[in-house]
Amino acid sequence: MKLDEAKNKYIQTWGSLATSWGINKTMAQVHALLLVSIKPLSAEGIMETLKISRGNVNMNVRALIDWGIVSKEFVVGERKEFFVADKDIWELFKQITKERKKREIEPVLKVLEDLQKVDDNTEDGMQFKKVLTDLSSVTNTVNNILDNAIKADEHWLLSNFTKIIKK
Amino acid sequence: MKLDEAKNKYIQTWGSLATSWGINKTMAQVHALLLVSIKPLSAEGIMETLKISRGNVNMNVRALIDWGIVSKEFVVGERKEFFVADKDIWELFKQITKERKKREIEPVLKVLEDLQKVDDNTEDGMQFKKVLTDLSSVTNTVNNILDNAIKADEHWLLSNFTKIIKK
DNA sequence: CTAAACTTTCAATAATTATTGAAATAAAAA
DNA sequence: TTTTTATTTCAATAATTATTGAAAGTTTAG
Repeated sequence: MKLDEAKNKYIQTWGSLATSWGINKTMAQVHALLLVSIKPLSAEGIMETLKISRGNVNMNVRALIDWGIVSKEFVVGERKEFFVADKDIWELFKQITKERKKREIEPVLKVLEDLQKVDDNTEDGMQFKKVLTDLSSVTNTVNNILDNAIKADEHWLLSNFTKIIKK
Repeated sequence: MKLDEAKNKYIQTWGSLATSWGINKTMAQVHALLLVSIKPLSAEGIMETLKISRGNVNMNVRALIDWGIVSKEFVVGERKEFFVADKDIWELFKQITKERKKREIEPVLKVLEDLQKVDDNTEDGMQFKKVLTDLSSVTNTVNNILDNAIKADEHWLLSNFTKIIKK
């Protein structure tokens, strides 16, 4: 396989996988493109490579910047903005985890807490509260594990995790 | 807050949260309904409560059964099928993790492995391979952690995890 | 200041994904 | 067997989500 072909396949595949994670295709493709690009790219560069509109590039690049996985870079003698993706993949994972935790976990905890206020002492009510408590408990566990992963160092995390599990 | 109101809010909220996780709204609502229902529900029961069509109920109940988080139940003297959700939330979490791992992680590993075949020893090619290796490494780490979580017991997992992190 | 270069916004439209409902299929009762 | 009851399928349609492209807004250079 040729390099360009491989890079292209990576960009395309990333885009299609992303849709099954609730992440927009173009956002994933733009990130993939920047990740495998040797030099910073301008909006034009992205438009031409991915064959998408200016507006689309702008929106998705902003989203990537908001997620903290892409940043602006200035190129001497150029007026326009250029963009780069952070090449540290562990950092990337931590940022994505942080964002998904915010989108997927935190709202759940909020709702569950609110629902606990239900005032009903029938058997049915008790059973419902049990479900809520169990949901909170599991969600909190996951939340704590993610919090720790966000703080951890990759190799340290994996080796310790494996060690503890194998005990 | 009244019990019915709370249950309803739970069902609605779960549906809308699910869409931000790449899970279809109705599927999440049907699951939520079954989870807080004291008795098994038939397709009719689900249709009436959620005000959705028979076809929609059928498709989403099948999907929940495929995910292993809902099962059929027979009610004496009734010809139609009834459905229940497993009330063990930790089991639920493990099943969901297993499914999401299959959808979100495993295809990534496959693609990355395939792309490693790229034949290019320029500096650019090497940098690309480095990115692929790093992506594989992180993805494998996550995959292993999830595998272990799927096997683990809730309290044991959390307490050990917290312990190791605090060290 | 004005003009040119570049970025952002957002209404219109396209593409994707979910839902309906009725017809086809299947299973149980009469 | 035939009839009744229940389930599944899937083309048509609705709802949602993403994308375009042109106009408005911003910034920098002259």
